[in-house]
Amino acid sequence: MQLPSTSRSLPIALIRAREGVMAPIREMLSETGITEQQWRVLRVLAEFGKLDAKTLADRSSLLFPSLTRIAATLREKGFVTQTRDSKDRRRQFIEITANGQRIIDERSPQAAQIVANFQATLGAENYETLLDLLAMLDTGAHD
Amino acid sequence: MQLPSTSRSLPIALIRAREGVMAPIREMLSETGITEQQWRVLRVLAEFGKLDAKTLADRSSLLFPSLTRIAATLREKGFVTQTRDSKDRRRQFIEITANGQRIIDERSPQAAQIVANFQATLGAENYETLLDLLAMLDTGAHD
DNA sequence: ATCATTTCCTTAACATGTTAATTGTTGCTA
DNA sequence: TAGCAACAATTAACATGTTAAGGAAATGAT
Repeated sequence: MQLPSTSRSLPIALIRAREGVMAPIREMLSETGITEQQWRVLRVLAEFGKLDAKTLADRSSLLFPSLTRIAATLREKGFVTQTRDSKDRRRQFIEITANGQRIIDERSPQAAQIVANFQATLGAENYETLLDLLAMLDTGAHD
Repeated sequence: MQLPSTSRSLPIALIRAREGVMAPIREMLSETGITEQQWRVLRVLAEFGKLDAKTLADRSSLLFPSLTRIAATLREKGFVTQTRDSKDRRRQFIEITANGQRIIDERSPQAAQIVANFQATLGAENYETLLDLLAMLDTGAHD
């Protein structure tokens, strides 16, 4: 059994694809002063509403220590609020603010355009195939 | 134009797929004391031989500042050597050492087994399709 | 009730990602 | 040849990834 050439390595291909996809998104976000991960958290909050930190981390595909820092940053910027659960005081709820929602609303069209460009590049059918194949590699998605 | 649900977001799907693929590889590497990126650099050096830093960064899919730090770490561990180009003293050449090669030789079978498992999960045909689609997203690959 | 365990979250430590500024070297050119 | 643009590499600064340790609160067993 032998390793494939690095040019056909799955981990490297995933990194490069991600880089290709994220480059225009990062460029778009640079005007807003928030990072890719902060954008991801805001998007999840905009989609699902108030969430406890654990669920938020899971749906944002972030490790918990990362989320702790990102939530602190977003709170300082006034884009989210954090409140303790009165029933279980270990828990925190995180919610997007009006200012946070404004970021999402203002930039969503551009983000959607970027996604549409990639869909067009691959073709709609290939695009769906790709998402399905990627999901098969996500071993944590058994739910 | 609207953003897809985060569950069908291409960037998030790429992150999760990468996480799924890398988890067993990281586990394997944890026994060796080197990181995923250090492993990647050693693999490229093992495949292509002595390389200048720029080419090495490119083939390892690393940004230059990252490579600077990783090369320093690998040099301290005795897995690579760095030499200046006598003709152009700005340039550095980086080469794998016998100890570095030993890491590759010892762990390649396990790494290949992990890759083979993912190939089996997806099926050989899907696996090739996936690599092709990922390559189409890599906008930096026009060479 | 008490204590060990579990759970949620934070903090710490180190490595990498990312962008920008800086240093040293080469090459060009006026 | 003096000066400037271009290039290779490093360093800096900040954010995130990753693993481990720690603290506070809830849970469960005895």
